[in-house]
Amino acid sequence: MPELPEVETIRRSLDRGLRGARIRAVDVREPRLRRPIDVPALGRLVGRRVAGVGRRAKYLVFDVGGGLVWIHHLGMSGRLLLVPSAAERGEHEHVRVELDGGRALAYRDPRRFGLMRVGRIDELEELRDLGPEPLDAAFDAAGFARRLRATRREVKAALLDQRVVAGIGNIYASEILFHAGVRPMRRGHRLRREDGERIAAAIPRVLGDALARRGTSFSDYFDSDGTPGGFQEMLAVFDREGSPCRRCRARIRRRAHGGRSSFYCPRCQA
DNA sequence: ATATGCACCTGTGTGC
DNA sequence: TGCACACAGGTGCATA
Repeated sequence: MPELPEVETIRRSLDRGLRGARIRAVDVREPRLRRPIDVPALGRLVGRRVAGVGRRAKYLVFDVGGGLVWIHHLGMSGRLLLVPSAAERGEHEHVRVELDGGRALAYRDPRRFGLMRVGRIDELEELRDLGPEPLDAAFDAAGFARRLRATRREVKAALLDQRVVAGIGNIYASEILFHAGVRPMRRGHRLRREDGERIAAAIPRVLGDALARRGTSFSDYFDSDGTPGGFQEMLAVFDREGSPCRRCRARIRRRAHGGRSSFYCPRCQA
């Protein structure tokens, strides 16, 4: 479900809501995620305080002090909601983290593609090979463009590769390529210098715009206090097959590839 | 290095 | 109405 703008929106509200909270208990009802939850390891959280909530790529990183973190990836369908402890368990609520003050963090994930893991931050291999953060001031656009033009892969595949750049998923990959005027199936090594530069420039612009609107909500993404995002109204191509391009009125095309869909405008994107 | 297929799951929408 | 199928915001592995 969530890509960088959605995860960052969730991070901000969780950081506000959880900072300083003490973890009273961790109740795992269903450990069988795609990678099973190590229940005893989660027990290390009990009694600690949340010092802050950070983010790396699409991972939320809960700092619980003493060098220990808890990382949480929401996969396709995961949600984290702050609820009163007394609230009934929702459907597909696999974990509930009980906090002081009568509150709890509920993790719901129908498809169970998410990941929840506790460890020292430098021991977590999930975070090891991730590429640069595109919304960091230090994002090296020129370096990224160089790297993009050095691969023979399709640019869409490269944008989705978290080792190349962190946080982009299927929606924003299509949107970024529309704004850069490049078709998703173009090969990196065949891009002109300007193409690479336009893609590199579009990445922080599109992700930043989406973040400013608190992400994209279709049916089931909401942040931790239940607010939907607003970027779906701004989507130029994603999920708009057959609809007129907002810029030139040509019909938006869809192309399935490796089980995923790309959307593009045949006239605006070369 | 890259591509492809599949696996992990449930829910929803579509067409018959 | 039921049924079959396609598809969904993500990742990881096995095999070429």
